[in-house]
Amino acid sequence: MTENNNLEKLVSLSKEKGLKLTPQRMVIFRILSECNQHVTVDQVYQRASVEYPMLSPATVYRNMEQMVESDLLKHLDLGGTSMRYDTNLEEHHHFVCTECGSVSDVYLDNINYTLDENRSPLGKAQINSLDLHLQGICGECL
Amino acid sequence: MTENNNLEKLVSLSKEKGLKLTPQRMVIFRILSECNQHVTVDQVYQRASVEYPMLSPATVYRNMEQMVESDLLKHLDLGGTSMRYDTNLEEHHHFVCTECGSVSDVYLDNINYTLDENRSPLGKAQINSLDLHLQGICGECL
DNA sequence: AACCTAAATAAGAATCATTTGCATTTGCAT
DNA sequence: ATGCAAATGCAAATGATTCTTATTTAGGTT
Repeated sequence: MTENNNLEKLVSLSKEKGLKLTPQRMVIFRILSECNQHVTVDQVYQRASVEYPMLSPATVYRNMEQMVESDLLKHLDLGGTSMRYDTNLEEHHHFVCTECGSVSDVYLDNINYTLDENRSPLGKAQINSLDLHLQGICGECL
Repeated sequence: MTENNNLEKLVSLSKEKGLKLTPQRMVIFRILSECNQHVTVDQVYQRASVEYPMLSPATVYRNMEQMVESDLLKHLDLGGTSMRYDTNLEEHHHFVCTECGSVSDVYLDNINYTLDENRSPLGKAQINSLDLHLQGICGECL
């Protein structure tokens, strides 16, 4: 169901942007819809190359970057050594366990904060987005 | 004044941890106290190698990592291609301009948020720190 | 069904930040 | 002055990502 919707998304996007529905792209796309959020290119490549052995890593890199440009995927900076991608497009935040490195999504009902204006030289800057990055110890590790 | 304090910090730290006060380390340390926050290793290396031409980049990498371990410096993940380091050890947050990439420090008077518990699978995780990452357009760019 | 062309691919080389191994040097405690 | 652990320089290694290039292919057009 969700996967079909996603596939349609890919199909219509292909027409819009003149992209082609290659088997590689479809495998990558399907794997993304199956696996957890917060994946690296390499994780996707590992899985995809089982099904499509001649697949090249560069193809996975290119496709996933393209999907970011097409809003099928979001960059997710968790500070590790390689870029992560988030398939969850809803506005949300992250909690990272400092013990095991696991990542949990965090949804906020609301947030508000007041700046210390004197020490925060923002001037009349316009704030467009806010990312909350929580760290701590997850339930498992406690 | 601040620099002297810092130097003392380095000296006492050296004794504590059995580190040596090499000229390289002192140059790197002084440059860090002079230059802006949010520096990369390479920026420090560029400046330092003017004063100390035979300096090796590896030495700068090693020293700055050591300073992180000794709490003289903090890692700062701004999503760029290379690691940044923050010489500001106070609790604070960051605003990044999406136009020019400039980074401003943000101090909070207070912050509070409520989680959407149902959708945030934190269980009884223990939250130890919170990082706020603001994005937008800075005063200059507006 | 054959044809065209822009887009996509595989493979490997190139790049860039960072780390590591190792032989040599150097603080600094004795 | 001596010894030794710590530090350094250098060059090679690593790892993630990007780029180049020759070849293939999807999908619209005859």
